Amino acid sequence: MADARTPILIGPTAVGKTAVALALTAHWPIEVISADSRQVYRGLDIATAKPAPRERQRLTHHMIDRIAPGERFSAGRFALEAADTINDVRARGKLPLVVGGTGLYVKALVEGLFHEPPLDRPRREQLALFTATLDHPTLVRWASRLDRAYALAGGRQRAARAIEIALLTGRSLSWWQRSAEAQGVVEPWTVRLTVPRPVLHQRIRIRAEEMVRRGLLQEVAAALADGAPPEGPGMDGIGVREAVAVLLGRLPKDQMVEAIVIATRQYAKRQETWFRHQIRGDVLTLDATRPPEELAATIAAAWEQTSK
RNA sequence: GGUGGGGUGGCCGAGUGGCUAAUGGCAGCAGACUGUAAAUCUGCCGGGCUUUGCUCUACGUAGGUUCGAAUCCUACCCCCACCA
Repeated sequence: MADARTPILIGPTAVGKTAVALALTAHWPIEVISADSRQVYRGLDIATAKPAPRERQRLTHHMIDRIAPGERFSAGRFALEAADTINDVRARGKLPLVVGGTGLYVKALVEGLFHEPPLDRPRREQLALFTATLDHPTLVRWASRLDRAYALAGGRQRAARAIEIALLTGRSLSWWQRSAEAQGVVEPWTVRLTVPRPVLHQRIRIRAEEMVRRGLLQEVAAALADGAPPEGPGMDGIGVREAVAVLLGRLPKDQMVEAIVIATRQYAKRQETWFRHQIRGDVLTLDATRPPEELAATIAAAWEQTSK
């Protein structure tokens, strides 16, 4: 228990991370720190495939249901709050297990982002409104002009971010990245779950169909009736936006499942790419076709083996 | 049975004699990404190879015209619409 390492469980949607986490309770006194950019939002439980109440009763999950739909969240905020939570859990003598599909959140926690200076809220929003009107090449041109060392990577969102940082702080994004480097807050011990692509696709289909059966449309309709902005942060998750489109009459209802399946597949693929390339250090990769109990046993054994 | 329209790469869909392995889109695959990340972008995408090039097979099927055809002609098969 004196182990300073924090186990981290990553993998694409629908590989079965939750099941493995639950199975790990047989080996470790864990509490889960969810690194999931959609599950931090309250409501939309079905759409974001949150662990069921029963499962949450068996295994405490943190960083879920933290903010209201429409509110803005960020990787930086996640890292800060997750770090606090991890310390808390440890202080109570439990082992924090980071479980997540949001690669950037895990990275923020493990490697740290740069220390962002305070940004003037209104000016930032104004600027965001402006950059939203620019096309991708224009954004990149601006970003490169404002940041000589701007790496031609990422998309328009990253370019907009570079512009925002430069204009609001007077320093370029790459300057901040160089000069305000942050340290990670945990010592990671990473397990990556993966599954052959055809199996993943099958699991995704099953999950999407079940989601609809369990009342996705009603759930999203209720959220909208509750005042959640149909386009705002938290409402742009896969499943939610398709349901919104159906409710608004923009998507035939009988095409919803297929649309969700495809979007989920594409997302899962991006996650796999991220996990394959963006995780530094050792990663224990396991084929999650095996049953969760077996995987949990393997993970616990590997942890023991590497513990000293 | 008649008349008209149509059959193009995994799917949708342009193309109507050479510049076409065939515009686009979708799906798929690979990749990038330090504060919106379930986001935002990039590349590849008929097969094979010694892969900035070469080669084989391709536009319903079989023939034909032509130096040259997905594109023109003939026959046949199938689909759709309307008429009987």
